[in-house]
Amino acid sequence: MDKLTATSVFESLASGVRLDVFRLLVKQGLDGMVAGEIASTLELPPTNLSFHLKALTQARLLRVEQEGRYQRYRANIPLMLDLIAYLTEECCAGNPQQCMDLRAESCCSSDLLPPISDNSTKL
Amino acid sequence: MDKLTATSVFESLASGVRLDVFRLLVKQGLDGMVAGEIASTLELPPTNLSFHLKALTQARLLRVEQEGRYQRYRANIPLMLDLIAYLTEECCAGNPQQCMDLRAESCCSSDLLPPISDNSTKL
DNA sequence: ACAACAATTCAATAATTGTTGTATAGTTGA
DNA sequence: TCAACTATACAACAATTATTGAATTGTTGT
Repeated sequence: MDKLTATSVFESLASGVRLDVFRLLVKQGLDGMVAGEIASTLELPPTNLSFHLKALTQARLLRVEQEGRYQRYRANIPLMLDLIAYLTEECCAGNPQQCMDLRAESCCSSDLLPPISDNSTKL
Repeated sequence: MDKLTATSVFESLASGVRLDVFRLLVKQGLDGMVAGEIASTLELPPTNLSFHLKALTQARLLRVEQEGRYQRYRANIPLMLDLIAYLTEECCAGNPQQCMDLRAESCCSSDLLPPISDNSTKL
């Protein structure tokens, strides 16, 4: 994960519309959705959705596949996982106890992140 | 985690300068850094850094504390963890096998995320 | 080939964001 | 109190981003 990739992804998610689109597609998983379904679900003008789909796709957060006259979009979940890893790299000054204390303050991450191994500097 | 909070955080991290600042402070953990240290480490004009520190602080990604004539900044790691949870909510259409397959594609997340429990819909 | 449909591109406009230098507010130590 | 220092606020300008309607490209089914 290089910096340019990371900022592109964050830029993509910095818009309420694009965040809605991405989260909707994360929920759909491998099924994905075609553009028209997304537009009607989120009640967006097709033109505007297209603008945001393009931004998300250029940032590689979405993958697109043609299906006849439809375009099916899917969330690029592995990229999202890489981004999370990039964000937490070398955290907490190499002090695992800090990581544990900080995780305890988070309202909902306890079931999402793994136990901290003693030799790890990661969250 | 509401949508406005999430987009503010992503907006904050959408700039290369702010991403550098935040990752630097994640590394420092609870120690944090004062503004001048950050500016000299990243070789930024103080004025410009101040602009970005303000944006990060308003998004609550940074906490600031006065120390005499210095301002000490620290990363708000619990907020970051909440954001990660928000992003992966209800993912993969409730199908844990999809989650596992997708995790296998990520280059570096295997040591960062927990085993998937059978009844979980989360990554 | 043709009419209907799905989606995107284009052009115009509105609104927001980033960077820099200068000026200002607050703190420290002699 | 005064000079030095830390950091931010302000103003001006450059650059980018978001939204909309109209036009365009490509696909389907008859």
